[in-house]
Amino acid sequence: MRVVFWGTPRFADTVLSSLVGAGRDVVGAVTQPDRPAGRGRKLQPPPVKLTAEAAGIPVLQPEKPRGPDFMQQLAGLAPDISVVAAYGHILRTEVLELPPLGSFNVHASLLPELRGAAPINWAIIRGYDATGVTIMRMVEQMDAGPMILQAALDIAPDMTAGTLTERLAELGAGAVLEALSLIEAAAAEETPQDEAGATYAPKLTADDVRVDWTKPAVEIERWIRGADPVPAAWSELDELRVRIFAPRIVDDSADAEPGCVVFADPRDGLVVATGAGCLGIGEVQPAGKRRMDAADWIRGRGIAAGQRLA
RNA sequence: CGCGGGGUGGAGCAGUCCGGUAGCUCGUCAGGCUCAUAACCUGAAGGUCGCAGGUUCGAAUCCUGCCCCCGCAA
Repeated sequence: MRVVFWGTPRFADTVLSSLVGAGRDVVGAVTQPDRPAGRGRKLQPPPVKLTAEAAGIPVLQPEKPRGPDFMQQLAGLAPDISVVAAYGHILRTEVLELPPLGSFNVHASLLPELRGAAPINWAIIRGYDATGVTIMRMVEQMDAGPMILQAALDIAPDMTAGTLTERLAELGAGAVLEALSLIEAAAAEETPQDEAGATYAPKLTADDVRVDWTKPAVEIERWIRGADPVPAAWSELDELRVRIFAPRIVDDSADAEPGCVVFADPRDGLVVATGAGCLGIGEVQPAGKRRMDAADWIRGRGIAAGQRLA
């Protein structure tokens, strides 16, 4: 079975590596073009490209996955099936249906919940106890196709989007292999999604994750974990941005304005007042600095009670 | 040539504008106090001040070039 793989970031890379490791016949990898990432506008190849090249797999990097030239290249790979994992572009029906067996997506949620670009982040932010991955046949409407199989995973109370992504990528990689076997054996059952139960997980931007200290500590704690490491929850102290990580809910209910530092001590930690309850902050990353323990920040910058994050 | 912050003993920082033999809060090690301690007291070790040139009697500090880290933006 000739497989064309579509994907871009690390999550996709894990899936591709698994396909290669399992000896699947990956005849091509489609990924986003190298982008000017980082500061100096340097071109950065996507993770999938590096893995594909290392495995001797032909790489396609179309600006847009359509048009006669691209369709011809794709057809030239003579794929039986497409496997898509976080590619980053909507695929047209003609692209999805080019391989005889069709196109399948690994999505990081238990569909129909959390359709969209950021299912992992939102699963944490919304306080889900569990999430998972779904393998489904792709249709024109995003993340709405019939499902072949799902695998669930508990969300531990200390998980961040980063650690959850790693786990789901591994889970997804295994699920893809299983799904391919089923499809190959013509034993895959396709179950339609319950449209009424669909929820959405839109792309998360930095603007979305500025900490709103008037929210309850319980909610802020989830926002911070759900945004760690990308796009990273942040706040401002004296006009300077500070990213915030490693939150913990503190029982104290100090009557201070939301955002005020209740106390800051290298030993006892950094605690900030919220709309309901207090929130401990374990790690921070001030603009221009690297991520550090809150205790180091307190020592070096002299953070003290009474200062206010906004 | 996208904008900007930063590289100072193990950590986080001050000192740089107004050159003159390195400091703060911790950590580490040793000793002391204590029923005990992450607490307290005393002492010690530990730094080519990112790299390379230049100016100067003298450079962490001024000039030039380079390397690395990071925030914004994409």
